[in-house]
Amino acid sequence: MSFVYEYPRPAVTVDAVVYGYQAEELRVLLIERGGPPFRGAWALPGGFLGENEDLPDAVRRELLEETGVAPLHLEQLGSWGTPGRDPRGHTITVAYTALVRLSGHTAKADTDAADARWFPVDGLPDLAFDHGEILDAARERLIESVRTRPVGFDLLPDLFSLTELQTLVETVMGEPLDKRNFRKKLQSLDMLIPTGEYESGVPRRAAQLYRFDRAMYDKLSAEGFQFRL
Amino acid sequence: MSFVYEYPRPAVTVDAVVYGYQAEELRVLLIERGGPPFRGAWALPGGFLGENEDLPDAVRRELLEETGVAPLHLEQLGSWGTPGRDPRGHTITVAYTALVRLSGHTAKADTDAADARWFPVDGLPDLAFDHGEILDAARERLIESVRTRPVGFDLLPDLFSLTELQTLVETVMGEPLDKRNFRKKLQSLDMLIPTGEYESGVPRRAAQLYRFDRAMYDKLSAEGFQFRL
DNA sequence: ACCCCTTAGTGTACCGGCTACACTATCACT
DNA sequence: AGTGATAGTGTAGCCGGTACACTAAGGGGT
Repeated sequence: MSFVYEYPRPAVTVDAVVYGYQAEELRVLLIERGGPPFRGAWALPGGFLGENEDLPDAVRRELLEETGVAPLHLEQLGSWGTPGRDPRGHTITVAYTALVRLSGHTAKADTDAADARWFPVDGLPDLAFDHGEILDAARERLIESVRTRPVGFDLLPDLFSLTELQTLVETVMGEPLDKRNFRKKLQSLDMLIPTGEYESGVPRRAAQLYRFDRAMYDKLSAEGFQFRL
Repeated sequence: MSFVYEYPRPAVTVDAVVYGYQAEELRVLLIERGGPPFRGAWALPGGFLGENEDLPDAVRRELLEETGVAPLHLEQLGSWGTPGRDPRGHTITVAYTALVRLSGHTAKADTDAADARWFPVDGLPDLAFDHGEILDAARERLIESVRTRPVGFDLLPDLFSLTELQTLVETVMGEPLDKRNFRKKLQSLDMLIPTGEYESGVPRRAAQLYRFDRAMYDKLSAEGFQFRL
């Protein structure tokens, strides 16, 4: 079967930068390419957009096919289309970012991908296409997001300690924060629910576990409140 | 001539949201469509991406062809690709925004466009395709930009008074600012050069004219300084 | 049982930037 | 000379951000 058009058409692909957080490290989901071009190289999960397929649907489909991961929220990052970025011919890619809770999201390779793995952001291999550039943009966006929106909660388990949250934010921003000020700030935001539960089995004083009050955040947001760490 | 592909390919277009500022009003450049679909309706300038053409090049080309406008800087806004947004078939558009100084940029209709005009943002007609949605996104982006980057200077003439600048910022943000605080803030930023020249021919005390010190801004930016109004 | 190690959890004082606010100076025009 | 309109200027209070150090609690080892 073939498709005929009056004018030449560039191809359209989607790619996903999926972040996870584990063992105090920020990680990115990559696949090892199972076919040409760049066979054997690591790349962002992604693939060709289907006919009459919506962009976010295509991202979810490719992610599921290639890695088994199904993120809740997608955010569009941008589009890349410089001629030459894909040796197969002129290709425009629309990139998305997502955050997932790593517990329960063990990546497994599937169709089209020889392997899928979570790489620490500080130890990334060279990437196929211009995916390195896309990752740089995603990293910048993530840093901006972590200070202006409560994104940490999408990366952490449902229940978490304040120290875990602070360590995550520090990891993403790349700079240390003052413990008391961080806690004071979060308490003043009124978006964390203390559960009365505590860590267990830790060789030290156990930390109380909190839950993110998304309803409260949505309410405050609607009233014009601007989150900022 | 025709082009054959093994798989179906959505079409790719580019669109531009170009802002100008005149007579204390923020304006957007629109074209009247000269052909189907939506013939006679107003739309964002834009068109199909050429083979092996880079995205920004395509935007500039279409802008020039349709309106005669040639902006200095383009910023990518995002991509829209929901099936059904274009009655001709599945089409992905990559939208860009730009700011121009309106003095000397009289829009004139050209190829493909029956007419091209600057519309005040508060009196926009209904737009073709999903261009209304794209404009909403552009407006949000502009508001964010005006407080975090010195964008006002791209919309104003080379020489401007502090009152002109303040009025522009107020217009974009949609809220009034305190005169003394605004001036104090800008002076502390150290990015405005007083020229010693003054308005002429105004029926009131003449205001001093300033010039934006882009070199200083670039220098401060590089040192990690964050502009904020 | 006691000690030790590790991390949880807590308050205050200073500083700087943001806000609110009103009057005099200057110019064109009549 | 008078009028109308806008340029241009300083200060005091408030709030939020920052810097900073000790006690509390629990597990593990001796």
